[in-house]
Amino acid sequence: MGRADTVNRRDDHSPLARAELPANTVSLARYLIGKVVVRELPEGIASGRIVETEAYVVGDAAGHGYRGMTPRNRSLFLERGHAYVYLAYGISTMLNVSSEMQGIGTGVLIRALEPLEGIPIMQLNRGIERLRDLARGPGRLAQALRIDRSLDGLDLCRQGPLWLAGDGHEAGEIGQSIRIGISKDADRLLRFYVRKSPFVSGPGSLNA
DNA sequence: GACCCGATTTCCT
DNA sequence: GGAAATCGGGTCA
Repeated sequence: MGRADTVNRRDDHSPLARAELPANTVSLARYLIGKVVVRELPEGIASGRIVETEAYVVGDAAGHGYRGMTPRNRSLFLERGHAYVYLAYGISTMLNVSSEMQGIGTGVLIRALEPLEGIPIMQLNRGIERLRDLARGPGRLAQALRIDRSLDGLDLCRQGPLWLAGDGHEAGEIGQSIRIGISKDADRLLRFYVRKSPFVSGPGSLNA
């Protein structure tokens, strides 16, 4: 297989149109697999293909929007396609995409990326070289793309500091499993991942 | 205003 | 494989 540090020749960074995003959280989590997260930094563009997501749905006790809107989670209640960024464990920043319609506190957690462009930038941000570890895991992903709370609430369907794009690349076979690291509503199969991808965090064959 | 705990990562045994 | 690190938001007094 080819080295993954080859330059991505596609330069189409057109944002996904909001109208093409499924208006349903689980469908959106599935839909985002294979799409591209694009980050614009002073040093240039850094991007990666989404290989793992988790859905946090309506009535989901594990979801941050479960108990209603608060100052922290208000972005989850935006119309689908907006960023919800928060800090977990005081250490790890998480990137989510709001789903459903305005007023519904649901979203999709982006858990892992396959690095595409700006790999040297990501290596510097992470302080490591190894490609596979650059964005394997939600906290690592955010660190690699230098995502912080200042991006909370951003419209990801518009070009800016951070947005979602598609390059027409087909995602590989998609697996489904329970979500990682949660205790409430833990039995639901709301995690999606590319089966053969080495860039997926956690068990890549944890299906049911 | 104190206390609890989490959608994780990293290092140590 | 296991536990510590770390901090802001939510809950309750």
